[in-house]
Amino acid sequence: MNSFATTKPQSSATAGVNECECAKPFATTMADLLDAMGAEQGDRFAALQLPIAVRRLRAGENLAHQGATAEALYFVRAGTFKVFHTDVDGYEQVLAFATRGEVLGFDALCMESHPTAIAALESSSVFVVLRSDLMMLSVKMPAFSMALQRAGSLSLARSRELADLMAAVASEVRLARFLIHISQRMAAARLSPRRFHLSMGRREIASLLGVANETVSRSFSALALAGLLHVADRDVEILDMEGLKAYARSTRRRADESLVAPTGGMFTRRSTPGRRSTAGLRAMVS
Amino acid sequence: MNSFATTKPQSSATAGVNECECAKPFATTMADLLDAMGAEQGDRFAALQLPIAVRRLRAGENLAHQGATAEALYFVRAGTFKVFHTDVDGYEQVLAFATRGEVLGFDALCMESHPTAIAALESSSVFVVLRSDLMMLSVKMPAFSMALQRAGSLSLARSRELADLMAAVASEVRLARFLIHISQRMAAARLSPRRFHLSMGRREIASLLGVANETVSRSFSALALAGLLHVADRDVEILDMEGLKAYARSTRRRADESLVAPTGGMFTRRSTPGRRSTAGLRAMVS
DNA sequence: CGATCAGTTGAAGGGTCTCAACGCGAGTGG
DNA sequence: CCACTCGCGTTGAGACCCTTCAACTGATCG
Repeated sequence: MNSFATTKPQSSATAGVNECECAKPFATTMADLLDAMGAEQGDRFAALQLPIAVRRLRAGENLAHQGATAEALYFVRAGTFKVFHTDVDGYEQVLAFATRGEVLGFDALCMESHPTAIAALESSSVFVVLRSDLMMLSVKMPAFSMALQRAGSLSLARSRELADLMAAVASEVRLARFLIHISQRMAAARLSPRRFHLSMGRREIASLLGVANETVSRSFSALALAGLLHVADRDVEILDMEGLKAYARSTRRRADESLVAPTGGMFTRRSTPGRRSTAGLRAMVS
Repeated sequence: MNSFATTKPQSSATAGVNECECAKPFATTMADLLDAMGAEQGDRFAALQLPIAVRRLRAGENLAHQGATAEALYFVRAGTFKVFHTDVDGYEQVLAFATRGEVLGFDALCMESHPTAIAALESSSVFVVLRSDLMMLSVKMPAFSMALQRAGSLSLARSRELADLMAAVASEVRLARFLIHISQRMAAARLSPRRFHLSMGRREIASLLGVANETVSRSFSALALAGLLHVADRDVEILDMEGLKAYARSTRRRADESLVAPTGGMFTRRSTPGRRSTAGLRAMVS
């Protein structure tokens, strides 16, 4: 009930089309494309006789298992998913959280089996495109092919943003960056970027950020103590967005190398070492 | 001269075709596809009149600048590239190293400008495909479309392997995993997986692994002291591959959650906390 | 109502960051 | 030709942040 993703206003297909008016004038996500095309009836797109089904999942349900043969590609229609990788030791490494418009299982296209597992974090639904239909769809529908390319590209760009998350040294900075990412996704989905409900647990956030789950708790408390956030379990309210962004900008000690020579040369160095404010948040609150 | 990547035996196109016999029976990389098709003459594929050019870069030269308008897609033909992101503070975060067969600039497909910069680490060459030609190529050549999808998929899979690298707590484990990745790439390229030359510096490795460059040096020394490696600047020889792999398997403290219920249920937990050997390499050498 | 689990907080220990110094090789200009 | 500079790589020492173990609270559920 309090989760944003389950209350997303995209119930009927006709309403979905009208919502796309001012979002991205040049780009359409695959979910929008399929939602607009299919007045889906009985989990089947009969309108254009496309071999695209809709599958609904409950919270905790797995969409794909790690190592399972990859038979289909999925596009998130509603809800939130986590992409993760389970080690031989049993440690679960979360690689990404996916929301509407993103493709799932794209990393399995270049191999036979899923390198990563996918699970729903809440009640969700996806479009299912069989791999065996992929070539036919690409040939018959250039728009599908382009949308698929863009979805894959977005997935890669998101994955690289993740590296930026984990690149920060301080755990509080990682969490701040993570929350800003969430906030920006919320804004893109026409939802409040200041107040939202996290559909994932502390442990999953910790895994994504590459820290211990206790550290995530402490970082939440620290950000709240600094007056940047208001945290109540999984409900987060950003009180000082500018302050949060400023804090998220803290980086590792600057590498001595920064600029590349304008033409053809080797790297040039600059000598200012720079130091990061190791005091961090504790300076803001005292 | 001592660099492997510049001595890769893929000089003529006809030889390149024969080399693909036993590698991947079902999949062809874009670089192989283009190399096999084009008896490239004058940096242009005149054979099939494809609008695909070849561009050569020297070490340190930039293929794309961060924030520049994305006009083309690139496929690595030879050499090594680094994909990186420069922070506002000037800190340079390395996101990936790319070798033959990988696509560059794929993450820019879903937007207008390059989110990441790309630079050559050594003398390299790429195939250049203009974005304006992408639709035409996809329609006229289904093989191109499929190869592009696979290249993007591979890029995403690699990016997620990176998250596995940075997920390890101990810096020595991160380096061990990194070296194993390099080794596996070498094997895929038909080169010695035990002895190779790193085309990137310590600082770039450190940035990729998310640690300080001094720590990378120390980790190299530690792995060498343990008898797993022999290191001479950028030349690495793996002495004990099994030992290295075993060591790379060390993970963060196991999350209590490990297995998902086979059907539809929530997560099940197991109570064995498990502890990682905090002694690490120091136990192996003493 | 006992059990289990998510989340929080505390305390101790260790690993990594940072600053610093050194050797070394390459490129440059005297 | 060689001193000089610059950057890379290595190693040492101290401070600090995070990990780990532990205990507690509150919520959910059978």
